[in-house]
Amino acid sequence: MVGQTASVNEPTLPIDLPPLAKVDSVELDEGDRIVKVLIDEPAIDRRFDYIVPAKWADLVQVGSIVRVDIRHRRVRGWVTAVDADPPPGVALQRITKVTGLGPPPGIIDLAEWAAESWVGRVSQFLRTASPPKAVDKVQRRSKSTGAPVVADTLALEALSETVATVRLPPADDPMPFVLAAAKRGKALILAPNASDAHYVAVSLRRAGIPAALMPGDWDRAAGGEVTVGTRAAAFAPVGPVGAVVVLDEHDEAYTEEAAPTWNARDVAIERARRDGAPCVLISGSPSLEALEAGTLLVPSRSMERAGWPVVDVVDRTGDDPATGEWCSEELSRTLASGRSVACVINRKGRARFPICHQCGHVPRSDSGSALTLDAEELVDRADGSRRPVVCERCGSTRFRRVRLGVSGVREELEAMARRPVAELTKEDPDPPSGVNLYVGTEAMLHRLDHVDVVAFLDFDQELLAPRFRAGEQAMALLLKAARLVGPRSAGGRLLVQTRTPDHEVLQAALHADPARFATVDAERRTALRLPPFGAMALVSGQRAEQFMHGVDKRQVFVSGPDDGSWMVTADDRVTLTSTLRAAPRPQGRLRIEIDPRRV
DNA sequence: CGGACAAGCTGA
DNA sequence: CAGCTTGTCCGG
Repeated sequence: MVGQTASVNEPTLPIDLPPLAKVDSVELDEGDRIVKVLIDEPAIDRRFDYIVPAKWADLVQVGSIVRVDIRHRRVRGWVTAVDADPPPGVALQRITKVTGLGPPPGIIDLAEWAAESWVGRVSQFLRTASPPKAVDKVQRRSKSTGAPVVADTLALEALSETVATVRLPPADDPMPFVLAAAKRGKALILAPNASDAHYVAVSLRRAGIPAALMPGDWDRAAGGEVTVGTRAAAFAPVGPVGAVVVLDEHDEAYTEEAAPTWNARDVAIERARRDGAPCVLISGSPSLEALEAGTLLVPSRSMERAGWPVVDVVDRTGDDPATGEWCSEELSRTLASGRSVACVINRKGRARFPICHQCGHVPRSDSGSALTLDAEELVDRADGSRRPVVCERCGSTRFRRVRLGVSGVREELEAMARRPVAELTKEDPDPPSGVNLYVGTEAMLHRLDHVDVVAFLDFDQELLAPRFRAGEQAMALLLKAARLVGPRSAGGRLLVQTRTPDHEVLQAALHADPARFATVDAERRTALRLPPFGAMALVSGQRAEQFMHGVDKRQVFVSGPDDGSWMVTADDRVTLTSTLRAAPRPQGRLRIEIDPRRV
């Protein structure tokens, strides 16, 4: 089986090996020990036995990172067992170096569980669990200088559950939950991004609680400090954990994009379970996975409402997207108010208009709106008038269609609001000070600290994208925006332009009641047996066909290939992953994506 | 029948 | 992964 020593070779084999390897390895000296080493080479993914020379015997323990030779190559590996039985008839070699400390035994077990759960290799998870730089000893800090008394009743209630799912409105501070968890000692706190993790670590330290911030403070986490970090910190060496808290549990950043596509929230739940510690999942709109995993705790209706901004759902039904008309009356009034506004455009936006291929000129009607390109003519949708496809500025006859784009909107916005507007996408430099109007893609929401209003110019693409997670992704976007603008009491406001004002996501935000969305989403996913009510995997890559050939189809349903990838579904995760693990895995490019995001 | 190249196997 | 073995196909 996986994880065990491979079948033994015939004793005749070593005769052909180079004499050097034989001379160096066969004899065990006094004090030498034999260990099993998992090679850090995903393609190998096996354990081999090596000799630890007596001089290093005290240094080496389960989890230690060592260097070993395999087939005349020097590679990294993790010790997964000490004092192993030497396999008969195999010439053992000595490890060449003890690099330092690595993941403790409990984390190696967890890595094995994760490798099973997401059909990956153990070594991939042990990489995640290992310190970024060699560590030769753990750091044990002084005890906390008196953790504050936690009075938050919801936090205390959450920690009395095995798994609690807390629906915490976006403007509420999650620190009471973090502090209550920290009080139990050896707590693990996960945040979706580095700046949130940093904020939590700093807040803990201000409260007199030493906190290790991963990945840099690996040695301090190993020493048992309260540990804070992003996705990878799910494998931090702290433990056995006293409590686990996952902040913004719904955030997609917890899912690794590269295969194995593991999810840190799921690892956190399993970790807490193994150590018998409470696990608290916090979100403004808990994922269906979290609702399945834990007991739901919600604040009072009035408290929840107070923690959301005012939401304006602006019905754009009847407006023609082809005219490039992107600004509603409501938005126009908001812009005129002088408050700081972030306008979010998604690049997938449907509003398209023609632009001269040569000079970039946008042909417009007398009323100022963009013309549309209809077969051989430019058409004014307002009065139906037509003109030939010729650029009035440069004479070119070639046009291309462009989407409602960040730059175009910025220009129009600037003219309309009569103040400077900053473009803020992932690549743009920080905006100059004094600017309080922004246009950008959703990446902008990660870059701003605060604005008064976030306006989504065309939210329908988010809502209506043909992906089963489109709704929860749209909800996540609204939550992020809600954070940015703050609670309604502080003037926080979201403005959402849409043609589907009755959509359950918008209704949930409007009423500050995420259950309105969750209930509908759960019904739909139950009916379609979508995660978490069924299990799904996407298999792709050059060797996918060969791999799929070897998959036992009795307990899973296979469809495809569709665009080079196969969809495998099953009633539950364990059936799915054990079936996929049982299939022979060909060497070469193969991606197995458990619980795919886009689909 | 043998040589060239691809695919498969294995590692302590 | 990378080196080595085994398998396959085709030209001489």
